[in-house]
Amino acid sequence: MSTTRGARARAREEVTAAIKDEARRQLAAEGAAKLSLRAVARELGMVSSALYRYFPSRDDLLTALIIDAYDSIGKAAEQADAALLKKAAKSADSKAGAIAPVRRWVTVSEAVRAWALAHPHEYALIYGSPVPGYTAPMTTVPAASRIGLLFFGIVRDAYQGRGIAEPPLPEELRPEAERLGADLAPDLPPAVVAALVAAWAQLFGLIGFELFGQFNRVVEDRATFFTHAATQLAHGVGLVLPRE
Amino acid sequence: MSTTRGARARAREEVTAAIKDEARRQLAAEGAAKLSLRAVARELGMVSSALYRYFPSRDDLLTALIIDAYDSIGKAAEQADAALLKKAAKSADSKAGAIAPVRRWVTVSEAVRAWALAHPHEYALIYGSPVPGYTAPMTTVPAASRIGLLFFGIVRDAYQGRGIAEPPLPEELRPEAERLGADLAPDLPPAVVAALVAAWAQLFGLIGFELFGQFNRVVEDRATFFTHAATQLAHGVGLVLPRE
DNA sequence: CGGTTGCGAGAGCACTGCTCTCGCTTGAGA
DNA sequence: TCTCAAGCGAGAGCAGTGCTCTCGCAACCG
Repeated sequence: MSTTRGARARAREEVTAAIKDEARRQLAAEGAAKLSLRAVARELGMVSSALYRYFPSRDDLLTALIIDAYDSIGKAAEQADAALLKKAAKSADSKAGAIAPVRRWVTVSEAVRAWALAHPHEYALIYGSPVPGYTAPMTTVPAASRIGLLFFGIVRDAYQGRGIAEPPLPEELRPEAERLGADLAPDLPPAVVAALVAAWAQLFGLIGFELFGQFNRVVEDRATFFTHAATQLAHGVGLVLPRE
Repeated sequence: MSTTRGARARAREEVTAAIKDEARRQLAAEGAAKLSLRAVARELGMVSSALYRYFPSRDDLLTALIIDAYDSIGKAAEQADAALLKKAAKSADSKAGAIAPVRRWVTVSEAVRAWALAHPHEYALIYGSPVPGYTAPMTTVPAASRIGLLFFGIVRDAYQGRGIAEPPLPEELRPEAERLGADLAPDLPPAVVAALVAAWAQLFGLIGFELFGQFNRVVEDRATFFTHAATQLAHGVGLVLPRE
């Protein structure tokens, strides 16, 4: 087991976690630009050079935080979906145990937005402009995919259930849509996959504009506005209206 | 006139412009994070402290670059629209001199995307995460509004021309949509204004995802993909299909 | 012409990421 | 059980940063 892996290895994990925690604190407080290795070390009562035993550079620390942030937002989205499904399974208002796909889509979208509003600097880290000399390492890919996969799951369930209204697909886009479909979801119509990818990006456009201040002095009731826009996006990928 | 305003004032403007030019060069080459006042001064053959006669802080220099970037992207979008209108006015394939609103919308969208691809770091500066301790000054507002105003102009022309297909507006969103409409475009139906604002944000979501690497290993033929998505956004705000 | 003002140069402060060396401690193999 | 390499923290140090302050020189205005 991992408990008997020696005190050394355990201490290393604890220190690594403490560094990440303190770094995350500074990130949340001041933003990625002001995250300072020396300040983290100072707060932890160690000297700055010791920190390099755990992270070879500041960018590596940031990369670790990026992966954690992707995991955190992905987990929040998945939990919102699971809670909705669980609630629907218990209550009697669900027909044959199936919940309206649009409602799942909107619920997950709102969970993503809520996480972003609660962790603005971490959101900026993963969905804003790449911070350092960038080139996000391959390591981040699986964690970054979780939200996309979740949306694919919702659309797939709808497709295999009551079916979806296939969006239009102009001839020029067909090759790319088929390539996308083959790569991401061979069981779904290419038009749906293409529309889903577009909706995915557009969703984060809405969140980014709200978070980064583009909606200041423009949109006031942002929650309602977002819910409506997310609903429209769901319709755009072919999810039909809820019956309720 | 401004030419006789004294050699002093003229020299000041020249130096200010030279600083911004060099700063923009470094921004384009390395990104906002690596923009260094000292490096700018060094490149210009002056000492770093002299630079503070022109910009009171690094953030003020960045703010100046932000305003310039907003103006630049806004100008690019306006020119693309003007060129399209001019071309249509000359050629005979336009009915009554009116060009399909969808085509204007898509052309402007593509111009915005092209500017973003050509100036990724400047785009990140204005539409990515706010860089320093942020709080974008009021000064940037007018320059930032140009693209939004342009889209409003396109929709307004369509509305006053052959009309537009009013998007759905659920009851919950009505108050916010009416507030938006009163603020931004009292002559347009509130449902259209709300849809336009959402489409505006979603458009930049598409561009941001492409630019910041979220589409890596996902979307290949990004130009075609974007054109289709932009077209769908135009439909979403009620612009009808082109007849051609 | 004299005095105010704008401006460049230089030194300096506090901070950053990062490297290197020096000892102490730990833990696995002989 | 002893040994010795590996892991680790401390400290000094380098090159770079944003920014401040003071000092002279030059240009401009009355």
